[in-house]
Amino acid sequence: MDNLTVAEALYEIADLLEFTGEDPFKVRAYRKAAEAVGLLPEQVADLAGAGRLTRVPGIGKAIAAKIAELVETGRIGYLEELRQAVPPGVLDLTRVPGLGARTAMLLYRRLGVDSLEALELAAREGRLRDLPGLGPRKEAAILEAAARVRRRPDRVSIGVAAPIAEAVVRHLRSHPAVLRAEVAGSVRRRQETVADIDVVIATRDPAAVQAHLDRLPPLPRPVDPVLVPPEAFALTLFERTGSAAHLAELAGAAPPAELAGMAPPAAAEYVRPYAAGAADSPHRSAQDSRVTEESEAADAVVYRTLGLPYIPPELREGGGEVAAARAGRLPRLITVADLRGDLHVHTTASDGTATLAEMAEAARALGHRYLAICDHSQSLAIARGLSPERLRQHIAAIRRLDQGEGFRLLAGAEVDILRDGTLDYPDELLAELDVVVASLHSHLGLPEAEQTERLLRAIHNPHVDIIGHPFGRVIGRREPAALDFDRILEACARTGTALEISASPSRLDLPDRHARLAREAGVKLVINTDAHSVRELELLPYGVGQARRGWVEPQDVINAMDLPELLDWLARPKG
DNA sequence: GCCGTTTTCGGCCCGACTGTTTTCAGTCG
Repeated sequence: MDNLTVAEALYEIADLLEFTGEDPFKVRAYRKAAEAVGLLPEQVADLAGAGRLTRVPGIGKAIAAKIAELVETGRIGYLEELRQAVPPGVLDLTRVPGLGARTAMLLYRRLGVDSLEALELAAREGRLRDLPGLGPRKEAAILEAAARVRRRPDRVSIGVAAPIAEAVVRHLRSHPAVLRAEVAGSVRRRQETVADIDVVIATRDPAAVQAHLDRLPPLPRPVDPVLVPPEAFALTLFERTGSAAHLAELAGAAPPAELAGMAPPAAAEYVRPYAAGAADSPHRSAQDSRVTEESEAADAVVYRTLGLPYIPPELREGGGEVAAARAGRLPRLITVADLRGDLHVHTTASDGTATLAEMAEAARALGHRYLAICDHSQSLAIARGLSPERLRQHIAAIRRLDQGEGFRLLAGAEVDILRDGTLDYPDELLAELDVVVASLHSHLGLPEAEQTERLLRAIHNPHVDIIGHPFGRVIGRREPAALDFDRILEACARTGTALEISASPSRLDLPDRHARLAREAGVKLVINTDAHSVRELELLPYGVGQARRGWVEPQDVINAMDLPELLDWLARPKG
């Protein structure tokens, strides 16, 4: 029994306990235990066998007993009881914003509501308003939100889909009958959310590969595999990568006969054996990565056939990329290898899970040349935001630790933008910092005029270097703040303030469209992880994907600068 | 449910917002 299975069972108990109205701290205890199991370097089954489970912080007697039960019998009685008490449809109800676990259970117990459809019906018939704590307005809000959720296509973040896609492709490549396997579709284009996972497979033995596919464990996402003979691989990968708009743009630009009559090139051109791990080497220079990017793309030959330069998947959205390719004006897209550091991470000083020293060491091990520690400011109490005194101590600790050769620790803060647009620390304290990231965390529902003025005020603060996750959106959960983005860009360009592209897959904020507008307006960008743990430092590629979709080049991005250049930029006088 | 202890209970990150109240509960982040 692997740790992930155990962690999932504990997470499920926590989720279900929320519905049965248990003490929130008990729920949290299960979540923490699940998290601890997930991060455990050794096998939890071994610990259970040795009776050493309770030595793991977060696991006490009760949870240890449940883990032992799971390891021995493959089930947890307590979990199965909980499942009986809370039908799956009731869990679904909380996808409706504004409707939490308590209300979901109330609806189930009093009205028998056990699905989104039943919820909508009950709301439409006016049966919600008479329940305690609800009323006509809440009923109307739920009806509207439920309809919206039901209409919303079932999509997941690229952060969920991409690792699954890569695992599926790895699984496929382990089979001798698979000559090539590549991810296609929206995952390959690095769209921020995806509905399903397209995979293209070259094989001479489709039956054997299909049998291999059938042995995949159940996946949280539908996988859509296409099996083709090797000579059709390139064209199929190209077509399945899309997007539809890109293919249409190409069809409009290329003589149709040329596309239709494209001869299947010799199989030898596409079927290249995989050099194990060659594509994943972390020690590749930026120059190399741009060269290999094209040579590794099986569908590059399609563009060659059309007489076009290679168009990277992230650009294939029908946003003028074909015209740009014909004019020789495709951007030299930024790559992960271009990035020199991360300018927005948290530590245990506020709401991170790793210490300052651990984050610094992990960043250095990743090959970063610099790392800016930006913990939360005082107003964000939930995240243990730092008071001015604590921030001064934190700065001192950062300075003490900043000793290493070839690696710089920068003292920063993620400072809350208050409701009126002023910042959460006084200017003289901000002046002591190397990097100031200013972010919206509250009052995200202000009207556009007010929200825009608020952000403009922060941008004009002479100490602010970066606006963190500018729209404050959380994909699929929280709508972006209403902003007049043209005015934001104008102010950023004038003051030399950078906009962040948060690499956190739940944010990816700026969105691709806005990143492109920013770059066209000459506004600097920065790709940060906003990491709250060592593991999250590795999320940069998601931000890079988003930046590439925004046509972003290395010179647009301040953390693609070497340290001396970055320090110069940070020291710039703000206009 | 876990943890730590000035041990066997009491705290565990907390404030804003909303719609429902008539002093608060639920939700969210």
